[in-house]
Amino acid sequence: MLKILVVEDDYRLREIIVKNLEKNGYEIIQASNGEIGYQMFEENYVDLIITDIMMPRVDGNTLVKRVRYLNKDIPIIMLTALESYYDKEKSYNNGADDYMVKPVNMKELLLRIKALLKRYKIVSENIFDLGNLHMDYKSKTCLIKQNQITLTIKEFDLLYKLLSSPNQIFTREQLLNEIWGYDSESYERTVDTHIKRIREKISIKEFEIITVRGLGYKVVIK
Amino acid sequence: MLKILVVEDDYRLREIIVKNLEKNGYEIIQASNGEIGYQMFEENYVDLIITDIMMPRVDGNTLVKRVRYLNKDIPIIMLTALESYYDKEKSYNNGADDYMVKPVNMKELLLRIKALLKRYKIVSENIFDLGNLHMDYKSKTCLIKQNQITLTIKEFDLLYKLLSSPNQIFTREQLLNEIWGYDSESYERTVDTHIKRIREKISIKEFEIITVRGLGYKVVIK
DNA sequence: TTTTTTTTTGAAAAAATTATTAAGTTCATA
DNA sequence: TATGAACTTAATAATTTTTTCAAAAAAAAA
Repeated sequence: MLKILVVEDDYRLREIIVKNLEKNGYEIIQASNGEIGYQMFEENYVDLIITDIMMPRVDGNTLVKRVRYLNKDIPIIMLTALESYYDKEKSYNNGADDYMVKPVNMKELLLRIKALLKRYKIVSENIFDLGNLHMDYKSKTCLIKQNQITLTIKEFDLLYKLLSSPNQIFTREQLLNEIWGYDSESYERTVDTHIKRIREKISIKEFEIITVRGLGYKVVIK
Repeated sequence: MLKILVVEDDYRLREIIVKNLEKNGYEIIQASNGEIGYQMFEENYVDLIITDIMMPRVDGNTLVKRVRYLNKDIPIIMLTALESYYDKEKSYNNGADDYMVKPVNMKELLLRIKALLKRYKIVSENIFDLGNLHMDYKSKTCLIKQNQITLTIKEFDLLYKLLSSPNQIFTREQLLNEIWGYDSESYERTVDTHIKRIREKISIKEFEIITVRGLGYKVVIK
């Protein structure tokens, strides 16, 4: 479940936002000013932040600055009563991703959250869809045109990994580390064998596993 | 240099946008409706799209849909005269990343472009763009007019090296050192053979590999 | 123009890398 | 603990890339 931190001093507005987000399946933690907000941010894993700008003690811009200072690359949406160009500019420059003027339209907020999460590739479902191919990470299910393809766990993870960053070249070492584990001491050619099996089992028009000689493998979406 | 496609039927507005973006160091290609826009998108490597919604022939939403259908995950900003909730929702749902109401504030547009490019991590490092040629060092991909050109690693690295310092003359020895490695003991003529293969594979108007007799090779941008 | 030097080219050998096969090992589970 | 599926390893086959070489071509010098 995706966790959103809502930082807003106006209690009523915060309630509205929180309720709506919860209704839409997000887990919420909340704070009434930037100071508490930052504290909660530090103590919790958070997927996205929604914060007001003008707040007592620590304001929204400062909060954003602090978060970015930690090099945390998570989506941030700023809310404000002021529609001044100056504010907008300041927020974007600080590292905010989106900027919404109050009163907040909840439907729009939800859309923006979705868009941001998607952009940041924080997909809640761990589902990969591409044309006729459907992969569900949780249940390790792979369907092609609704037909179940039986992949072993290693095969599944390997393919899922490659697919989730198309075009990126993965070296055998990288794959061994990320799928077999960093402590794994497997033979590099093991990867080849698994690639071969995946290729045997899945041969569809949507993508292809390309061998990049001398480097590794990558998936290309066609 | 980052390339932006601007699709807008209002000639005057388009001019303003194009001029401003060019002044800010972007390379621009433009179209007056979604149909031409899509065509240009197909023929060029593009980093970001700015498109009007209401346009003759093919509108902005259709353009976005088509682009996303190709699974192209590039940032798209939509412009519109209407600030209707319906439009906004439709645009976001279609896969647009940002939405701006006319009249366009250029400063704001520039900020949004920056934010989106950053978000998409389209940072110009390790990417070489020159007209129809696009090279991505990380994925060792070489595209000409969106068509994949298959280069071997040595060919890729060699070309990338030459291109990244146009006009600079590289001696064979230098190239052997920098690409083959300082411990390499290869024959100097090996470089020639690779140059030959690159020339065979890539012959476009944008650049040329020039032989500098007695010295080595250099790339000249045309 | 002729000679010399250098580069280009094509082809083949050599080297490097990957794909495939098959056998062996591990591991969960009945 | 016997079984079968999953995984690993190792050897060999196949493929691709890289290198080398020498003849042809081109450019520069005499």
